[in-house]
Amino acid sequence: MTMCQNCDYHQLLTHAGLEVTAHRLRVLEIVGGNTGPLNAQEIFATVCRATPINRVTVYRILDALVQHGLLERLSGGRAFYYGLAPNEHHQRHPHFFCRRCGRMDCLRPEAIALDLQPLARVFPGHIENVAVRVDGVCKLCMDAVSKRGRAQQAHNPN
Amino acid sequence: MTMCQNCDYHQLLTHAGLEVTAHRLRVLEIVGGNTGPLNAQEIFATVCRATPINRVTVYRILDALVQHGLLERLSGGRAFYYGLAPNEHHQRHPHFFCRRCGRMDCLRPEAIALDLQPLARVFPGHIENVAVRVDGVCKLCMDAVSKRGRAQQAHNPN
DNA sequence: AACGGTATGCAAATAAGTTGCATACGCCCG
DNA sequence: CGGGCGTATGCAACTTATTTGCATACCGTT
Ligand SMILES: [Mn+2]
Ligand SMILES: [Mn+2]
Ligand SMILES: [Zn+2]
Ligand SMILES: [Zn+2]
Repeated sequence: MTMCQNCDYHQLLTHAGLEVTAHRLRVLEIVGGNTGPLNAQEIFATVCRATPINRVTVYRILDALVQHGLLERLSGGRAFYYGLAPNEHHQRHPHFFCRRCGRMDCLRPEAIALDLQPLARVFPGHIENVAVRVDGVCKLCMDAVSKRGRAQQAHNPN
Repeated sequence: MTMCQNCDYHQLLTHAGLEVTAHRLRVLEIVGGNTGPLNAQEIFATVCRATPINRVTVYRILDALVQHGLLERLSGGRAFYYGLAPNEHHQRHPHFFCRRCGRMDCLRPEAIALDLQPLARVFPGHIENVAVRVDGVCKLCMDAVSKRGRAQQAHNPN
């Protein structure tokens, strides 16, 4: 559900005070057009399929977009994942991270109800973000595993 | 609140079917005795102060303890943090990660109420864990920043 | 004491992200 | 249009966190 028809990426960039470049537009389109958050490697590979780009440029673009509030940075496994930041069109929502394949999916906002009030009232520091991450094995991986299990069983029946 | 008087680490290891070694006991004591989760580097350094140990051994011990359910692995910044896994004495709870100093703190379990039912009912994959992580700047860092700010202001009053 | 299985150490490799510096590009001025 | 300025990009090298392969040491059992 990260996909967004309502976002004009060009306008998002200028409105954030960022120069509009082909690379930046491309990164925004890729992240915004995907059904779930992507990591830098995936974004790099996707841009590369059409236009050559340096890895470092991807990292720098992602940093800039996060800094300016266009993307949100999520942790999954040992890498960061990037999705469109919550805004008027996109409600903040939790994510699912598959430990097996490393894919990250967006969950519906109401999937996990969460009440921040008790914390916000007493916490002494400065709260910038609250993330809910569900870890496990996605359906695709589960199917793959059980299929492989059956194949092995048929081939080598103990 | 990770600290635990009720846990006999020696017994936890044997009960999990793991050989009891000095290194493993030490790692468990360090993690269990700290007020919040620690990353591999911090654990390594702490063990080292008393006994020489190889960095890789720390990683392998942490993996084993997580595999066998004695520790939980949390993501914070670009590293993993380790705390005692929830059990009969330790209720699962959210954590706070300070972006500035990298310290991770445990929050009270009721700090964030969260209802998993809606998700568990419809999610097609296998859910292994749900983590709530609050990011921001801890009180210590806030104080340090505002102190530095005042100092600069006094020295260079624009 | 010999044996088989873990645990540990050491070196090297990998994965993800960062930094320094040089060049290229976009945009404004005259 | 051409020069100048500031940001964006590329490239190489570096850092940090973690993993892997292989050899050795240790442990509990026979
Ligand atoms: Mn999302
Ligand atoms: Mn904790
Ligand atoms: Zn999967
Ligand atoms: Zn801090």
